[in-house]
Amino acid sequence: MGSLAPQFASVATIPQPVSAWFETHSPRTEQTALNGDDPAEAIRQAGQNVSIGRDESLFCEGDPADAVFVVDSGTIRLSKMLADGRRQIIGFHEAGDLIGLALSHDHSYSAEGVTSARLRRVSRIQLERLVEAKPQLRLSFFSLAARELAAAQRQLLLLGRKTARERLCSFLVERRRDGSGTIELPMSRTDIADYLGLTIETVSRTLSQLRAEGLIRMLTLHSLELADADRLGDLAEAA
Amino acid sequence: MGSLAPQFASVATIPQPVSAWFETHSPRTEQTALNGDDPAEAIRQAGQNVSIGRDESLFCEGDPADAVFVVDSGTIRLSKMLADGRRQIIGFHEAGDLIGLALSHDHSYSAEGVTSARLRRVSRIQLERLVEAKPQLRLSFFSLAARELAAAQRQLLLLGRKTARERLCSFLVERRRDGSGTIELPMSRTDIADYLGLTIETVSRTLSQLRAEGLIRMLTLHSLELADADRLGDLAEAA
DNA sequence: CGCATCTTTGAGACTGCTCAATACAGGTGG
DNA sequence: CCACCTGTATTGAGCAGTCTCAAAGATGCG
Repeated sequence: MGSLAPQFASVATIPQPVSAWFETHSPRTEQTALNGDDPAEAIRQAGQNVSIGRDESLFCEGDPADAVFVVDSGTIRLSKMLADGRRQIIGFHEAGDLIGLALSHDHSYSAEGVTSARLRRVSRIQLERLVEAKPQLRLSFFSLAARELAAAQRQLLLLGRKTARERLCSFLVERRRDGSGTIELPMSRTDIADYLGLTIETVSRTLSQLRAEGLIRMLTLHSLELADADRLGDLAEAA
Repeated sequence: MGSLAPQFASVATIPQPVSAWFETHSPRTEQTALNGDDPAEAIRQAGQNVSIGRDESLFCEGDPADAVFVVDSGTIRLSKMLADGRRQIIGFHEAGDLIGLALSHDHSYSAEGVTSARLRRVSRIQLERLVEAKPQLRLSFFSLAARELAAAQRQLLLLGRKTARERLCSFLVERRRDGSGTIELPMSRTDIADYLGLTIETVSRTLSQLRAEGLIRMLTLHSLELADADRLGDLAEAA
């Protein structure tokens, strides 16, 4: 029983404490993270290469969900649209992230390349075989869905209750991958706006304001540096 | 007209096609839905009774997630708060819905009674035993998480991109449980506002406006009738 | 019946949006 | 290598939808 759980840390880039559900007391160890139970890794190994270009579509809302993908390189955006063209981006997925693991027969969102990207594709039939061979993958998939659900719920709080300034700060903090203060923003301002429920102008103005206050430094259009990460973190969560 | 009678309305109140993941071609049969694999039903049977009153807390954001619950009667709200008190309601859960199935060690949201409510409680340890006895429950839990994820993503579109009017229409359509046009709203206007990312005044004004236009009829403060459900559905999704 | 609470309605303010013009960047061809 | 050209980003001015603050009207409970 004491066997430690988190064999799944690399399943998604969301940097959260990972624990196998109901193994309540398992501490997290980095070493166990890369074994064969990692569903994204298993799919990556079994999959076929797929390449898509910038702004090219991987699949659309309503298409039959007959395969899943793991991102190898590049950035993919998932989005939903209203009839008149208003768009909400659900998330950005990058190397190691899994896309398209849906319950229903059709995709409930579209997937497009923010940059050109390479992915690995596994059909649902192959996926079924994989799961039969490694039943423990089922738990991993639940774990994956639960983590994405928690992320979506954090985004509900952001979209429902945070100001433009708080949304930008939250976004920058969320995108901090490594310990350094350098942030890559491969997506356009329009993509950022559609992710944060704002307009492109408000995104631009707010970034300029944060820059003027010395909280961030723009390196290029698509990368910046957090000058005061702590204060930015405070601004992300409070008034 | 096939037998609509959703006998498995108890799995979750979200009225969506249910399908086992990767069983791509499995037709939906009403019969298979009520067997022992229904996770909510399994937990309901194994659980202990819990009662909470109106506005009473079941658990709080940050509390150790050491049990799951199934709602027997009443309505529960799940919510997240910012430091200064701004609140976002994640969802309303009613009879048959499962609450608290979390990956992490701590709950990422609070749960409180909208009305007084009865629930069944199962500890994580009991839950683990249940799953060992019925491994097929694992798939059901994934299916449940996936459905909640899809619902959360629809709400992201609502909060990020819809107008107040569209949000109210979406909410009313979403709450239509049966075929009839009668809608129960057990929650306060404040709860509705915190679910839709609006203020109580905007909720009230918008409902008055829909009433003035003859789209809805107020029966009491907490129940109303859809006078033109089709048009309301259109307003929910378009400009 | 009276009081506390919730809801509705009104008036004015403010955040973020729309429309418009300018600046910048990155790729292309001379 | 640089000038050009197109798409993207920034900045500005005015506007609109939603919020805030305030008061009056319902509702329901003791």
